[in-house]
Amino acid sequence: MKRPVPISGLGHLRVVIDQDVYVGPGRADLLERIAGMGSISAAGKSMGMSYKRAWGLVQALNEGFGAPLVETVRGGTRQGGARLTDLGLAVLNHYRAMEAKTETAIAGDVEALRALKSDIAERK
Amino acid sequence: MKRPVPISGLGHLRVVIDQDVYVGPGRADLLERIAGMGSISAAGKSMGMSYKRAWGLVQALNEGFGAPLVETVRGGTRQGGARLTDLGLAVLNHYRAMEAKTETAIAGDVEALRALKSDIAERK
DNA sequence: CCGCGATATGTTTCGAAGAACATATCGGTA
DNA sequence: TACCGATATGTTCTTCGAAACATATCGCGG
Repeated sequence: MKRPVPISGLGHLRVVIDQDVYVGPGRADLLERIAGMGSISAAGKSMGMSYKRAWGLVQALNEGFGAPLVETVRGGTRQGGARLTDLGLAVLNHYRAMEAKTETAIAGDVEALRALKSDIAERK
Repeated sequence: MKRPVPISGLGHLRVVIDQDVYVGPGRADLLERIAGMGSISAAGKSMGMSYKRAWGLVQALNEGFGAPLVETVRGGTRQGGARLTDLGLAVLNHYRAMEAKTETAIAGDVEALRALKSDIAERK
């Protein structure tokens, strides 16, 4: 696998809740896609990962928090699926909020660093 | 290898300058220690990594920026050593600044998340 | 001119993380 | 009741990165 996908943003934020669990860009994206698609496997595939890997990440979150962020259903009318619990939604929303706040907070410094680098590139 | 840098902070920030280079907690710490100890190997050892690994990180930064963040000397009166260039110092300072800004920006949300989790823990 | 301490690199070994493959289970529907 | 799609989970195979080990170089000081 390759590096954490450097999305279009300025940085990657990993929020450490405690020793058992954290939330980073990948986990947040996965939660978001599960919420949107109603399926762990579909969400995982859309991010280029196997069902097993996606499922493992969900487990890590559920166990880490001590309560499910994702609820799953097997069988049933829609042949199973998954959706976010209130907790899962809360975690996702907090993460997105922190991401946004961070981006604004560091925008100036990032700009300065990028300027430093392009000065170097031009000079050569 | 064990993943999370157990810092005391709220989160880990990785700042993506561009596709070639980024600065994260580990690289920043390494730069700081090089500045303080005047040696790549000493700085690396103090962080529990091999000289080779430390040297590799320095290379990645130097190459990524297109100019050295760390200057090295072989032999000489002090039997070689390393120190930060102005660029290296600038990068380090910017990173620390961004770290601080981020911590203040997200403190509230982190607190909320931790509260959510301890509510769960108590309830069981 | 040899040794020391630090940088600079190559080679090999090892382990962990993920991918790939294989089942098992569930519970509706046809 | 056979089937389907999705969850759930175990096992094996690959791959990639780091660790470990091994040199080579540098340049002053003794």
